[in-house]
Amino acid sequence: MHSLVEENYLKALFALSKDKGSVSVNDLSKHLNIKMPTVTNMMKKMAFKKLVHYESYKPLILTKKGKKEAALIIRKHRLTEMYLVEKMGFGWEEVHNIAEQIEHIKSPKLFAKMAELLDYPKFDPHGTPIPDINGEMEWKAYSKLSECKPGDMVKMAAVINTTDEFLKFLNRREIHLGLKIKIKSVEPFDNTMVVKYKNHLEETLSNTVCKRLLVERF
Amino acid sequence: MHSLVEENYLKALFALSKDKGSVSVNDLSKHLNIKMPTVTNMMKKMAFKKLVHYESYKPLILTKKGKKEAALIIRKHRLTEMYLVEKMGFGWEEVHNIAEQIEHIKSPKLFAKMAELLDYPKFDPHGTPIPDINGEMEWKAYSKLSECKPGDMVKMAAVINTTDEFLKFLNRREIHLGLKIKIKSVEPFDNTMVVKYKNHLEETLSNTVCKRLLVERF
DNA sequence: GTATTAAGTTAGTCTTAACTAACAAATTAG
DNA sequence: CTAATTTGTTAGTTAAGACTAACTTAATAC
Ligand SMILES: [Mn+2]
Ligand SMILES: [Mn+2]
Ligand SMILES: [Mn+2]
Ligand SMILES: [Mn+2]
Repeated sequence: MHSLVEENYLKALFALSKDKGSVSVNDLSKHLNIKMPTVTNMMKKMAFKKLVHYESYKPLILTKKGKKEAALIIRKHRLTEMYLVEKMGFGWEEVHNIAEQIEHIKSPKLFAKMAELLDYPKFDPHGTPIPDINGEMEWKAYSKLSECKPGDMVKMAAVINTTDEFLKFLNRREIHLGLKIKIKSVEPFDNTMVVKYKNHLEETLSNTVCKRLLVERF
Repeated sequence: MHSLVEENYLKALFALSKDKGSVSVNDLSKHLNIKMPTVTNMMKKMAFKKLVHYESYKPLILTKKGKKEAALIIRKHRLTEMYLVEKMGFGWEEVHNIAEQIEHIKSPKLFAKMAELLDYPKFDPHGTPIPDINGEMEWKAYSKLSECKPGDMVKMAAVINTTDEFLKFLNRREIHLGLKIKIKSVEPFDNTMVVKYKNHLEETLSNTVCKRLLVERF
């Protein structure tokens, strides 16, 4: 079994290698707020454990094993977030820090029970997919709200870059997953959008916000 | 804030000093499965933090602060056990190890929510009292089943020395908290009891078992 | 294509929390 | 009351995971 520290390195490697498939020591160091020499050392240790492919001066690549174990920790994180929101009544802005701790609990039974009580959820409270018990996960083909055109009718599907502040911002505007939104207009200068939803007849959203909202067209 | 390790020393000190009010380094060492020199060192560190009164060669005594912090960890442990049983459907024999981990989660909100959802429970699934938010707790004046006499009618109130094996033993005999038990006879030689409850018309319980069951007379 | 800058590694140090070996104090036995 | 045993302490070591300082390799700039 891995230490809590190793689990956090795994998660960071997994998150950062989303696009390129590999991560630099520097990026990992910045993401974890841990100095580069410490990261190098840990990578050697994790290479020995077959969690990561490591060669001096080369980018870091998770092994198949490393990828699966990372996904299983993320599964525990997201199941926990969903459980806290659905079964305990927490807001979607309150659950990340608690899940960050509970994801390290060693108890297959606990997470199996959460999954069962939630009826095997596919998404967490932020619309992010929950990896299955084998560590498999797939994103649906969502669009960013920022890429939509005036007249489009869309449904809120997921939030990316989910900080407390951003989620509270969305709360204040009553924007939540599943919400149907109509795009009224787009300011060509700065791509600010004017949208309409529920009883909000004219809400203005900056491009910064719109780039963080994933939607389904329909 | 204290480390997970310090929290476990606090709990052990609290548990072991139940009767005498103090603990020997030796007892603590055995209880935690940690060698005596390590314990001595940690006691000096915790004395510096005002969690324990430490003087060379003298018994260890928790400070008021130490006692309160220990009780608050135990509160988290027992709230968790109760939550797992009442809200998630775990058996009373399954929850201790999970609670042993969750008790270290740093999130006042999580435990406040558990308490709220459980309607501020006073006892855990084993009948043990849950300390309140100020670390205050009191045991009711229960008797051991082993101290009861033939003819007595009692109600199961709590289990002491709650190992998985013992709790599974009770499960097999359908013995649970709140159960009404009538003492039919006591074998004078070894204090074995013959008892009757629900549809169990004649169940024989060894003295070892009876000493671990706390009951209320009525 | 060399010089500068950025990224990565090596070597050595620190802290926490464990250990063993050796010694000292306290307790218990005779 | 002394001797043996148990309990507790001191000193020194170890492993994990962090750090800084110094050096090396790779990338970028001119
Ligand atoms: Mn999260
Ligand atoms: Mn999430
Ligand atoms: Mn317990
Ligand atoms: Mn309990």
